Amino acid sequence: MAQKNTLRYVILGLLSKEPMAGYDIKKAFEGEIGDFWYSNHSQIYPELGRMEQDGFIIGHEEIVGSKLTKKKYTITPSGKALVDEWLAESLSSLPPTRDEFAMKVYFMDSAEDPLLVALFQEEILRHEEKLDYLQSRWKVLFSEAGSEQDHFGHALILERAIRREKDQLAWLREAYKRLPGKK
Amino acid sequence: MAQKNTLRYVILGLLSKEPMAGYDIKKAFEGEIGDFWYSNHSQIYPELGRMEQDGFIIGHEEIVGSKLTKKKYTITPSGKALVDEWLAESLSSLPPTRDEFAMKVYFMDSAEDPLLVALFQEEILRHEEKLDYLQSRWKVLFSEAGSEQDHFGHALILERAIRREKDQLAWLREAYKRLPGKK
DNA sequence: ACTTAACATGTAATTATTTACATGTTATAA
DNA sequence: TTATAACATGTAAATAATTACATGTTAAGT
Repeated sequence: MAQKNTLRYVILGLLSKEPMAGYDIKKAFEGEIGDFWYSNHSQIYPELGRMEQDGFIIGHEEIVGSKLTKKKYTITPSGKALVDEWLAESLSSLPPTRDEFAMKVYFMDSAEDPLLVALFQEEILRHEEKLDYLQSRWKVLFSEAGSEQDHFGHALILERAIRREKDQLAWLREAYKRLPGKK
Repeated sequence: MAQKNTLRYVILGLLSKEPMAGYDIKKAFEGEIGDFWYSNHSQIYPELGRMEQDGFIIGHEEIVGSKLTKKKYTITPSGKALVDEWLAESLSSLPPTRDEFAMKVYFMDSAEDPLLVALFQEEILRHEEKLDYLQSRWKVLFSEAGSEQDHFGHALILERAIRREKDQLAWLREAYKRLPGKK
């Protein structure tokens, strides 16, 4: 069975909103949608090349400044059709969870293990930082009233990510208090 | 920089509890700890081979029945040292999130898109099924009183997984009700 | 007796992802 | 003016993960 290649659909989804260059897509993965999808530029550029070969997008070089070229890609009708197909078809099966924190807890079966306390502290810090970041993103994007309606989908998934971090933190703090090894 | 290879530590963690064969590890990934880590047998067997080469484990063939051989691996002191090192060192940086559901929502920016309702219904069903499964696991493992103390770490992470699904479902249902496209 | 599922172990091929290599431009701040 | 960060695009090499190929045993049900 052929592979999923969700990256292809994600890039096409972005290009269905507006033409973008590889670098713009990279930037989107580092900011805007970085909490939901990510790829390195070394995966993006070749994928753009393949999609142009396949006729889903067309690239046109633009000159920025005096020499620097920026290759913007525009989605074609067949590309648009492909995104729509993807959006309509059911979700692919969940990728297996790989949770290093959970595995460490699992192996520290002794409950009195002092490492367990440190592990929880680290995980809590991690989620606190992520939550802070996501909440600052919300402020930047949707602080003005009404801006949520303009970007309904974006607001929805950011809300979900924030909620996820909050819930996760709540559990971590609660479980942390119950640790017997806690000083 | 060298790669992470967390699979190695996970396998060593399992072998630090008791000797196991590749097949037993595969079964653990399909049941017991499948909600926290997974690898295909085609990744497990070669990794076991490499770890034996590196002196972290030692394999010994056992004969099951009359002909069938089962190669059980025992952890060596250097293997034990490696797991302990991993348990003590801080968590590796979070792998990037790749959330197909979120991306689809993001691209369905229109809020009235009828596909959005179907998407949420599918995602809700998915999480309901997972929650059911996890709760049945809890019953099987920890229904008898006191059994939680024997497997502290296991109980803790299973609790976390259940909590995660519950919270996620709560948000999904809440957001679903707010969808304008909902009939 | 026969079929099927589960036990058991491997390798090969492909795809996905990360890290490193490689090169050049442009804006900004010291 | 000069260093530095950000812009911009690629390729190569390595690792990680999935899917497919390949083979044989044993228990349990029909």
